Amino acid sequence: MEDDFKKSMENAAAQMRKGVLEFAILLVIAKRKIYASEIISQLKNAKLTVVEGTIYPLLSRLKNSELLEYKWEESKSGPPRKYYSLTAKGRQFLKGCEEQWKSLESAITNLKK
Amino acid sequence: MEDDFKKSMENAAAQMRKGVLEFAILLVIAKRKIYASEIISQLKNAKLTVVEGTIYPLLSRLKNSELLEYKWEESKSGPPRKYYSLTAKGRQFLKGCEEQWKSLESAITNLKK
DNA sequence: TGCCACTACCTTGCATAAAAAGGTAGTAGG
DNA sequence: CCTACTACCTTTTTATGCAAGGTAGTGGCA
Repeated sequence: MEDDFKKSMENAAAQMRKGVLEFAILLVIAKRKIYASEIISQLKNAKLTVVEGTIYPLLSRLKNSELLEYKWEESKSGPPRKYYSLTAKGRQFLKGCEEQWKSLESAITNLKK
Repeated sequence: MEDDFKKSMENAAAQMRKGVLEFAILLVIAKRKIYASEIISQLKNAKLTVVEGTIYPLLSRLKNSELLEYKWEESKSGPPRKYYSLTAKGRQFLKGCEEQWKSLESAITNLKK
């Protein structure tokens, strides 16, 4: 059935997105301090949909690994926000991710030949 | 500990590789009919390590989804081999993957700005 | 002829991690 | 004061990659 195909396709796409999720989040945080809900909407704009149940545990993991740190800040409207930023270790980690990414890109390019 | 960092890094790299595994396998098969052990060594050459426990179930899944088909062939030395190739559906699927991949590449590029 | 090494297949069980769903709490506005 | 909204977080389910272990056919060689 036609429908199976779409499902597999969507699955493969999701698979790829997962792979770079952590990398993408670090990239976003690297630009400026930012809080979870904002990360979600930025990634959605970039066509990388993430949901809350995914991002909160992930941010916690990154924080526990000391790649991220956060600071509570009041909001003018609504509850306070946890603003995340990269630690020194986090910046180093991000560099490593960029290399991995490059190497992945060239691996795929080579496989096409 | 320094060691944690390496572990996280290796993990992130593995994560990325996973994301494109299916895609990479399809790319390899697209070039010519090929059997599992050979796929493993080709991917290893391309710096995308995969192990048997990963690839056999994956190939089965792809075959069940009718993206792949196989044909047994005798070998001059050793046991017979299952040579995989893409079905028409598989070729279409691969096209979809290539688009996904392009879109992922541009998403990451955009996030860097 | 009997045994060992090799290649190629495949399965089972465990660990990780994403996603769906549901839950808490503070604030603003009517 | 109560409803809507934002932002946080947790629990449960499901998928899947990987380590480990297992089968079987072939060829070499002692």
